[in-house]
Amino acid sequence: MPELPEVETTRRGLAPALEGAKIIRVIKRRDKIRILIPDDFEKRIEGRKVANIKRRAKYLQIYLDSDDVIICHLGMSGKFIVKKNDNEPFAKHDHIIFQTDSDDMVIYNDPRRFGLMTICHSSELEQHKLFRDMAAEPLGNEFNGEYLLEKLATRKTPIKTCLLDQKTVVGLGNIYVCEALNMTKISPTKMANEISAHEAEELVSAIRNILGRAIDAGGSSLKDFARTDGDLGYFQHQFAIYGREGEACRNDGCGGTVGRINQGGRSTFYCPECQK
DNA sequence: ATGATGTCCTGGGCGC
DNA sequence: TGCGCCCAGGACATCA
Repeated sequence: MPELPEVETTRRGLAPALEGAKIIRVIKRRDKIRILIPDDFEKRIEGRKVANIKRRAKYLQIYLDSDDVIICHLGMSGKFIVKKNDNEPFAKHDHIIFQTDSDDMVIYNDPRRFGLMTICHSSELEQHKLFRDMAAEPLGNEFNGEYLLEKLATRKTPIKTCLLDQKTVVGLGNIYVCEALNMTKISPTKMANEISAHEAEELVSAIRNILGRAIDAGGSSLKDFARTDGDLGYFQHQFAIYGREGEACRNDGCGGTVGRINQGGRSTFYCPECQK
């Protein structure tokens, strides 16, 4: 379940194979992942050089020298594999393949097909419907206590649900929201509009801290991205609360037991003892 | 307008 | 062992 750190790690892993390379061939093995891949997708990419790769929220943006931008979301189970062309048959769920002039194969593999791949002109990117309503980047300067507090002030929904909303802040998924709430000892069921200015500041710090550490951890695994089949493991991070139902809460001196509730059809892991 | 719910999809884990 | 059931979840669509 790629959240911001995994997407950022993927961006850094793809850069050496793609930036500056010419994409000589695009193979589309199905017309649709989560949404339709445009009919002219291959035509707009083949023969173009990759200028650079950026990330916005959980999206990758691959800029081409034609000023077109490939937009990619990994969904739940999407990943990129980089390897030299070995003429092996494609694996199950290899949906889209980019072949470069250095004979690299950059393969998008996504078993659950919750991912997305499309293309648009760079001049239309900001107003693209995927991006236009997005909130600030959690690691950018715009995101601070004041910003978050203002976003939360009008929301009559649990803070857990609100932090998952990409209109509040982008890049967070179920795991990192649970972690941030546990770190700040805030109950996931507390209403967003009841979060104090102090709590908002604490949340911002926690979110920056946990995302930063996860990106660092991903960076240390980058060598694996280029090695062997280039498959990047997403689940190497150590989480304090996520998936630890029944275990002791790891917050200092807490002594509580990790519980699990359902919010909006998603599991929330939290400590009923210290998260108030 | 906002919040709540449904939807897409497959693999893995579990119970019987 | 094998079958069927349920769960995981990002973000959009749709409904109230």
